[in-house]
Amino acid sequence: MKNITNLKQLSSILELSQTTVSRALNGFPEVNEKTRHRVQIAAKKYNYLPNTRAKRLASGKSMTIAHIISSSKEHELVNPIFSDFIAGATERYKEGNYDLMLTLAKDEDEVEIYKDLAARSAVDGVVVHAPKINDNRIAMLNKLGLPFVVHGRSSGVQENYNWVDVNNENAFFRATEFLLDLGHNSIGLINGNPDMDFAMRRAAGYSRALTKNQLDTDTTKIYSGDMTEPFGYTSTLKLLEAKNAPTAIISSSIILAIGIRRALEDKNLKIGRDISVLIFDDDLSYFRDEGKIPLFTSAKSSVREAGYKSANLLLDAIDNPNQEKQGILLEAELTIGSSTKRYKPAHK
Amino acid sequence: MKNITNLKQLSSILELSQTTVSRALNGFPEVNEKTRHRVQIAAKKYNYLPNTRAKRLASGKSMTIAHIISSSKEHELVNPIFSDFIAGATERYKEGNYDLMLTLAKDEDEVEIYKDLAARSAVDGVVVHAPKINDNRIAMLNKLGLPFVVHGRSSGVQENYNWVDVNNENAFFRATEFLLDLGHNSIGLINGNPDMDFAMRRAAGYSRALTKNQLDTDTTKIYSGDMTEPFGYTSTLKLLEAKNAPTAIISSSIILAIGIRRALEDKNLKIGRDISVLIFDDDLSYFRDEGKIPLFTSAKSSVREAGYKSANLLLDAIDNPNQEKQGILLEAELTIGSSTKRYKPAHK
DNA sequence: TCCAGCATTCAAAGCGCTTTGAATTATCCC
DNA sequence: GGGATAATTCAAAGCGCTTTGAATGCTGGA
Repeated sequence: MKNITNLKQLSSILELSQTTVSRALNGFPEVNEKTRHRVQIAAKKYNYLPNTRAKRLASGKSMTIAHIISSSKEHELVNPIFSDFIAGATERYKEGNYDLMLTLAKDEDEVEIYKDLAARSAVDGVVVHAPKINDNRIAMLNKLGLPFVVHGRSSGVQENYNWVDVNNENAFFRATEFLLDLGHNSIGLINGNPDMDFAMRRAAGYSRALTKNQLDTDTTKIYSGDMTEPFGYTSTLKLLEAKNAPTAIISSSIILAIGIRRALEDKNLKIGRDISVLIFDDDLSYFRDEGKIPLFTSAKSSVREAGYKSANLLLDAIDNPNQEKQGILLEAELTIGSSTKRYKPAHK
Repeated sequence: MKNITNLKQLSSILELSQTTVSRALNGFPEVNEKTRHRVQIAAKKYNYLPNTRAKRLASGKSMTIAHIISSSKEHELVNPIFSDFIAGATERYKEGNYDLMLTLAKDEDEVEIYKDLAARSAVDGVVVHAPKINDNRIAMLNKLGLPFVVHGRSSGVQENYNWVDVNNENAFFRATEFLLDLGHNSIGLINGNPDMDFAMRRAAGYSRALTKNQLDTDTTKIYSGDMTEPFGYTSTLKLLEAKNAPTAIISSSIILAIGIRRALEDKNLKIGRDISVLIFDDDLSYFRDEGKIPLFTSAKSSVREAGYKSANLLLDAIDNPNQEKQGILLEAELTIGSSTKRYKPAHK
């Protein structure tokens, strides 16, 4: 049985016009059900699927969403968070028959890439990852008229845009309060780069909790940088070596926390017993802890869910260009693990 | 200045035929250099780029490579290794103006997806990830006539195919010998799933080294499974709790090693001092250790380089369909860190 | 039996590019 | 100066689909 690779052949075998066959396959109502059935059978039999390229040209839609991941030039990182987000988004794309195009770029090339995608009309929309404070990509995309959704938000940007974000401020506020309630009043924070919007919000939540409890924010207890294992390690060492070392540390990512653990081990300190550690856990599959009592106390939020919802919002926006922009705010949940304990002053 | 969005407009402004403008832009030699220059200036001025969809239909090429990542249904993992590979491949795709399409699938759907891609002629080639022993995807792709390259190899498959792999057998042979030379003669192995080709080769290299040194392979010292942190943790605990516990452990991934570290910490053992650990480090950017003396002794190989070379091989194969299939074998290098030490028998 | 009116089907145009084959212009050499 | 050849440019076809606007077939009521 030879496969059939185009409409023309298929319709000639069926002795129908291309119009009818096309409509039968695409579910148009004006096709006789008997005919439609016959067409479907034949399509399956000859393994026919409409040519993607032709379909996209004829329909004027690319049926493709671009994800541009950029890494600043100094440290060309590929963020592992991204994997889970993509998994969620892909789920939604499948439902709508969209393809996902992935582009890695240097930070400074990103705007060029958007222009390029728009000019050559290569995709129907894009997902903006890792927004900074005052992120200029948003205005740029609005100007280009390319539909987009931001995973996160960008403080300072006045434009309207679609976004899906976790309530970082609140999550860190609650996390900090939780530690304060346990009696810790010297709490370190190891955070993402300060120009990242999420990091700013997290720091704000942390400060708000301190302020509410009549404590000053001590900037020597805050480290901000790339969320790598080594950064977690060195930051923790510095925190511990300072006079008035913190009795608890909040970490912006589980990867940082792995570095924290290594540093504590070096200092012969035990997580939980000697020092409390609370992490913002992006729920990375590879590190997910299946045990009954989770290792880490954490503020959890599913990056995967964020991925699905972002994709959903974007496809909606593409279908309804005049629809108002909207934002979706997800709350994180605080899960108590064994890495946080009530503070017991060392009895000297 | 309004942008121009198609050839027709551009050529009418230039008072040239579409043919000439198209050829000027695509570097055909039969265009007068003066004309070409004029065209290029105008294209830039009006911000014209040829419509991707039209170009792909007319040229009969999709200019897209698909990467299908599948996760078995029990544990829907998104392998972080993948990120680095993609970064390398993307570099090559950019050079050739290819786009990268990413698809996540359940294991059992993967073959369907290939058929679909081929039938609708959606991509020019695919990259096969994580090959198993006797992987049926290879025969399937050959039958479909869809160009592909395998990242890894598949033992047992008779067909010819393009592949890029690390010499896993040799890397683990050398790693094991290295530990044996240090006096360790009870060595644990925490490996990937046994149906994965790379895991099989690694185990083979490990066994070969033992055999060469007149040691039997003790299967109770080998753990195979998903390379997650928790798996590294639980496997290590089991290794340590067995009678005749190993004095050294080889880990198939740095993620497993993080779990190993946690387990050792639980048992109050110190890496290097009490037990040696050697890892196969896929050089994940996020965990890269920048210190002078690397934390871990490791067999390193750049996944990123493998990505670039795979892409290169695939694009070559697409351009030259009749070219013979080839394999590229990369060697890993053994880097000595502080996690391995000479074995000192406990002096009881 | 006839025709309005709905249900089906169809031929042809169009999406925006590349490419074929022909036409036009420029150049060269005797 | 003129025909041959090389250098440029062009009109039109084609990629494989969707969609428009027209045509045909079928139904039932008068």
